[in-house]
Amino acid sequence: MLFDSLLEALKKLVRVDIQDFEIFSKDLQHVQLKKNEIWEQEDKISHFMGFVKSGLLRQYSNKDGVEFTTNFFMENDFAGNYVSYETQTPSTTITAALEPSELFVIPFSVLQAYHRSIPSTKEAADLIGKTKLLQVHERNSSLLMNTPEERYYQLVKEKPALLNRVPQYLIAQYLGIRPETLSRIRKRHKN
Amino acid sequence: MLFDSLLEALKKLVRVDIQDFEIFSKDLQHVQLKKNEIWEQEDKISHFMGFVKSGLLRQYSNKDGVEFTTNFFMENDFAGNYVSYETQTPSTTITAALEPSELFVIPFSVLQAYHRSIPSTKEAADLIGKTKLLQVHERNSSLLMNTPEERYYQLVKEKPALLNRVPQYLIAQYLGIRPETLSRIRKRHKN
DNA sequence: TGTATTCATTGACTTTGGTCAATAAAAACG
DNA sequence: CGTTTTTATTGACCAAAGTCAATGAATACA
Repeated sequence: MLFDSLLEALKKLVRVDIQDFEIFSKDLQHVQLKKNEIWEQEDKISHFMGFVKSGLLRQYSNKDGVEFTTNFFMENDFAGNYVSYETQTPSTTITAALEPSELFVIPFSVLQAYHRSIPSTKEAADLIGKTKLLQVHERNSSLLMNTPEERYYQLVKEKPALLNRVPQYLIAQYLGIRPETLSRIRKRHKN
Repeated sequence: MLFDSLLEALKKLVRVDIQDFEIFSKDLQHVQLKKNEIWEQEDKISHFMGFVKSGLLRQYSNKDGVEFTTNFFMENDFAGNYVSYETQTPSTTITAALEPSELFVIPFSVLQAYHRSIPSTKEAADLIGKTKLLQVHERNSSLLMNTPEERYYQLVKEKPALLNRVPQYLIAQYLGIRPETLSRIRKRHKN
């Protein structure tokens, strides 16, 4: 019941043995975040892999007092700064809740121990990593090759649900433009 | 002799057993590219990991007839579209030689076979993957958070050697700006 | 080495997005 | 429910980058 959504998400990646999953799930920590509460701070190496049971999170950086949103994590997304963990470099981003959120969280070190005893955990982790890798590449291409307007409509197409839940100025941050500009882009395509 | 530069590059990543390396190096293919010759085409899944012995390559995409340079590979760089291979999705980029170049190349499948017999090959491959991952993240941040001018001077700082070898209009492509704009950025900081 | 080609620079102008400020709309909350 | 706070929109203006075209410099190569 509690872990149903995680189980479903994993089933989409690998064949899951229920016994294994029950053992595994005992090591999951349950994190509850209030709105605006920070899950992971910057400047330290990330130690956790998370799964969003409910809610919505935002990953962002600060540059000279200006915030840039680098990612959103919604329910059923795998969240976490795996770049920081994988490369053992301090995170340059903050991850905080935009809505009250519930996460299941596992220390990377514990997860890696499971990689030996339950190989499908490694398979799944690798697949998640590959998906993230593909995403970050696509974001690169998009930032390099597309106009802000194109990026916006790509987002509308790919994550329509986000737009109703995230303030526009954060969408603008994610797209790399000012809120006023996003407002005008939207206006152009009304009527 | 022939593989010296590769051996050195690997030694920076892992402890290399010379016997192992000699066996391994027998499986390397030697690729010679003339200027402007294409190494890897787009629209197919990439099968090779490469090491640049000498020369300079450029990875780029085409969008509506406009080219965007996504990466440069110079001597002692590991090259190849590992995203395409890892995710088994067709490459969206072309990799071609900017200068006459020599590569050592190994099929990913052969490399993976070595991962069993010579564990350090896997260690090295993983480290290379992590480095690339970090690079692509840094590029994301840079495209999102920095101005074209900042990106240019960051490049000047990080890869000064590139600037003398790559036509400016390709640097501009890489930065996501027009050649005229790059020319003007450079002009601002003269005198 | 001379000619052709490619590349870089510059100017004039346009377009796009940023800035600032005012106002309106929406959301949060006691 | 009404008040405060946050968010979105709009206008006027500015700055940065793009476009187009001309010229000059560098490079390739026959």
